[in-house]
Formats: sequence, structure tokens, C-alpha cells
Amino acid sequence: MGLIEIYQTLQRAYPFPAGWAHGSWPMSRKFHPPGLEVVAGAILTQNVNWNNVEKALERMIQEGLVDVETISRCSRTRLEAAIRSSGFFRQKAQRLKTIARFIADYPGDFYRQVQREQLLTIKGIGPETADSILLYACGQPHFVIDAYTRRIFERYGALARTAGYDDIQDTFESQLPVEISLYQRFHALIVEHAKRTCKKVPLCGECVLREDCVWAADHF
DNA sequence: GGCCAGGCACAGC
DNA sequence: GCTGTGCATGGC
Repeated sequence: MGLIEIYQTLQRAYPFPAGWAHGSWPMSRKFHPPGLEVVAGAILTQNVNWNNVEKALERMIQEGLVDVETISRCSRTRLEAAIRSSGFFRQKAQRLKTIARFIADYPGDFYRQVQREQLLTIKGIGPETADSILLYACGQPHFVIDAYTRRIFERYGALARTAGYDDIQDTFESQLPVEISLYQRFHALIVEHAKRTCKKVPLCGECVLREDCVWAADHF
């Protein structure tokens, strides 16, 4: 199975990935602007289960921490308390404040103009966080490589298991049409598939990718 | 009670 | 350059 075929198979299996309406990032739309919720979620989800992140986002909304001025100016302890459930709350609070300040001071429209290299200069923003922001908040075609995607790649890719982020990303981007909605949906589908298989719901023989599933070793 | 979850920065080689 | 380690909570 090539990448496109995997995409099509997942698309047929999960027409509406839970929480990812039309393949877009899960959002309450209670941040201002809505894209800021993607930025916050991308930071809060670093090395942590999304369940923990949802609670943190809800508390940020309750606290009114939904715009860059408030986030960058509130006390660090207040922000830390709000996002405690997302783990690593001290460094994540600092990272949120840093990116909020960056957005507030951005000369121009951050959500339309920010470049990947600019994001990567910000402490706390690595390649995956940057690409999540660019793809889902800014609508720029950067394929997001996360832990789930790596497993897919390791099974199908020709590169060594030690391939770096950029190598894996190049492989996906060179095999797929450069299309924002495709990138968005594909990543959503990979996450959806990961959440549905094996660990919580042992589908095994029912897995839509059958023996090609990245979790095949667990299935069969 | 141990292990894992949609990373990242930084120190030490 | 590459590898190991700290960061911290919640669910199973």
C-alpha cells in the first residue's frame, strides 16, 4: 500500500474522525481568534495525551485566558494553575506566554504570514509544534510528523529507522499532492486510527488496513 | 503501582 | 552530530 492508498482506506473507514470536523483541528472556537486555540493545543499536547489537554483548554476558557494579550500578561502562576492537567505545566506556561507575546508583537497578520523558520526560533516550538500551527492555524501545507506518523513511516518508508523529522516529512510531502485539506485530513485520520486500534479497542482482524496496519505486530 | 501519552531543550560526549 | 535526561499529570 502506498501513502495515497492508506489515506483512501482510512478515509473510507473514518469519514468523520471524532472531534476533527472535516479533518480540521479539534476546536471549541472560544479563543480569539479561533486559530489561537490551535497554537495553545499544539503546545499543550507536547508529549501528553489529548485528554489532559482538553481539560487544560477548558480551564483556560473558564479563566478567560483566550487571547494573546491576556495570556502574555497574566501571572505565571495563574496560567500554570489553569493548564496543570496537561503535565509539564511550568515549562508549557512559559512557552504559551512566549508564543502569545510573539503573536501580539508580530508585524503583520501572524495567521497569514508567519514562516516556519520564524516559529522554530521560538523556545518551546519544535518542528512538530510549528507544523501543527502552520497546517491547522495558518493553512500552510506542511505535513505534520508525530509519533503515530513515524510508526506509519517506519513500516512503509525506505529510510532508516533513524531518519530525522525533516527526512520523514520530505518523504510524505514528495509522495502526496500539495493540498492543504489532504494534509489536514490525513494527519487527522492517522490519529483517529491510532486511537481506535489495539490498545483500547482490539479490532485485530477487523482493522481497516489489515496486515498493512502499522500496529500489525500487535494485531496478528 | 508501573507504564504510557500527538515534544522539546539542553548537557555531555 | 548524536544520545540521554528532565519536565509532570491523568488514565488504564
